[in-house]
Amino acid sequence: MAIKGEQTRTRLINAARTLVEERGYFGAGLNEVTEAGKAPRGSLYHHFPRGKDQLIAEALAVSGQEITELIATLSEGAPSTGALVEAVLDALADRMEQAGYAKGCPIATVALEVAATNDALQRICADAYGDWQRALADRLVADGHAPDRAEGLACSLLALVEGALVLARAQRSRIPIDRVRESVRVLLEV
Amino acid sequence: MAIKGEQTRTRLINAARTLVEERGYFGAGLNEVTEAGKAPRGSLYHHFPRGKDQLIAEALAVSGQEITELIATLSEGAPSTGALVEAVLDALADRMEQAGYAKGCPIATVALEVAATNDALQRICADAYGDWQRALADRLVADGHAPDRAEGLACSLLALVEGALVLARAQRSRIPIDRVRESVRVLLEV
DNA sequence: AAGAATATGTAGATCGGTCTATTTTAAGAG
DNA sequence: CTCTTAAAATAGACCGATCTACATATTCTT
Repeated sequence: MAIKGEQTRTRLINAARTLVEERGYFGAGLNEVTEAGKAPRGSLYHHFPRGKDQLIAEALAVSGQEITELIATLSEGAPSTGALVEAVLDALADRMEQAGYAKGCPIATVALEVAATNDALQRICADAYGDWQRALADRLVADGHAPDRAEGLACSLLALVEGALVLARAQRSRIPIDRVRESVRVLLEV
Repeated sequence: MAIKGEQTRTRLINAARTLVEERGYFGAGLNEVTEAGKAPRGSLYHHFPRGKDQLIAEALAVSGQEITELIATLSEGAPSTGALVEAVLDALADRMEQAGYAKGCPIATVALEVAATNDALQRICADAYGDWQRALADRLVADGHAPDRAEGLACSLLALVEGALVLARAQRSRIPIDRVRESVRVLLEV
C-alpha cells in the first residue's frame, strides 16, 4: 500500500520542517528527525535515498509553498496590499509566539547557513523568496501600483517582513513585528 | 608574556567569527576553528575554558561591536539618517559580494539557530541588535525626529537592513539590497 | 509470491570536551 | 645581569557521544 508509505514520508518531512526551522540545517540531526517522525533510519533512506540534503530540500519546498499559500489566502480577505502584509505579519508573529520563538521564517536560517556552500539548497531558498516576492508584486499591481515599481516595492516589503522576524526571534519579543507593522503603511501610502 | 597568548586568543576569535558568520553556530566546528586559527585544541580550552559557547559568545560580541562602530563611523560622514542607512547597506553589500556571499549579518544566523534553545547566546544577539537600534534611534533624534517615534522607526530601518541581507545572501545577489536602499528614503521622508 | 516499507545494526567520520606532557614566558632572588 | 622557578601557553593524543550513511533482514500489502 502506498498510503502507509506516504504517511511515513510525510511524517519525516514534517519532523524535518519543525527541527530545521528551529535550529537550522546543521542543527537538525537525522536521529532527531527520525525520532520525531516516528520512523527508523531505514525508512528515511528508503524514502529519501539521497539522504539529508534531499529530505531538507523537500522540507524547505513544502514550507515555502505553505507561506505562498498563506499569502494567497490572506490576500483574499485583505482590502489592500498593506493590509495583506500586516495580516501576514500578524499570522507569523502569532505562530512565533505560540512556538516559544522556535519558529519564524521557515527558510531564513537554512538560507543563511548554506548561502555560500550548498548550491542545491541555496537555489530552493532563493526560489521560495522569489515566489513570495512575486505574490506580493502581483497584489501590488492588482492594487494599481505601477508594474515597473511593483517588484522593487515587493522586495522591500519582503525584506521588512524577514527583518522583523529575525529581530523578533533574536529578542524573543513580538515588539519588532508590531513596530514594522506600522511602517508598512508608510511605505505603501506614498 | 601575555602578548603571545592574546594573539592566539584573537586568532581563535577571528576564526570563529568568520566560520560562524558563514555557517552558523552548529555549522562551525571547533576542529575547523582551531585549524583556521592556527592553534591546537589545548590553547582553545586554555583561553576559553567554558568551551564552544564561550568562544562563540565572545566572537559574536566582537562582531556586534564592530557593526556598532561601523554605524558610528559612517554616521559622521552622513548628512542624514537616510544617508547613514544607505551607507551601511552599501558597506555590507560590498562586504557580502567580496566574500562570495559567505558574509552578511554576523549575528543573524546564530540568532535564528539559538533563539529558543540557548539563553546565553540569545541574549548576546539581542543585545547586539539593541545596540544597533539605539545607534540609529540616536541619530534620528539628532536629525530632529520626534523621540517617541525614533525607536519604532529605528526598529523598522534595522529590520529593513536585516531583511535585505537575508534576501541578498539567499539569492546570491545584491539586488535586494539596492532595492531596499531606495525604500529607505521613502520611510524617512514622511 | 513480489515488491514496498519497516526495522535494526553498524561503519567511519567528526563532534565537543578532557587529559597529560612539553615548551615558552615572566618574575623574583642572588 | 644571570639563574631559578612557577605560571602561562602550546601541543596533540584521546574519550564517549553523535553524525550521516549504508547493509541486511524482516514485516506488511496487494
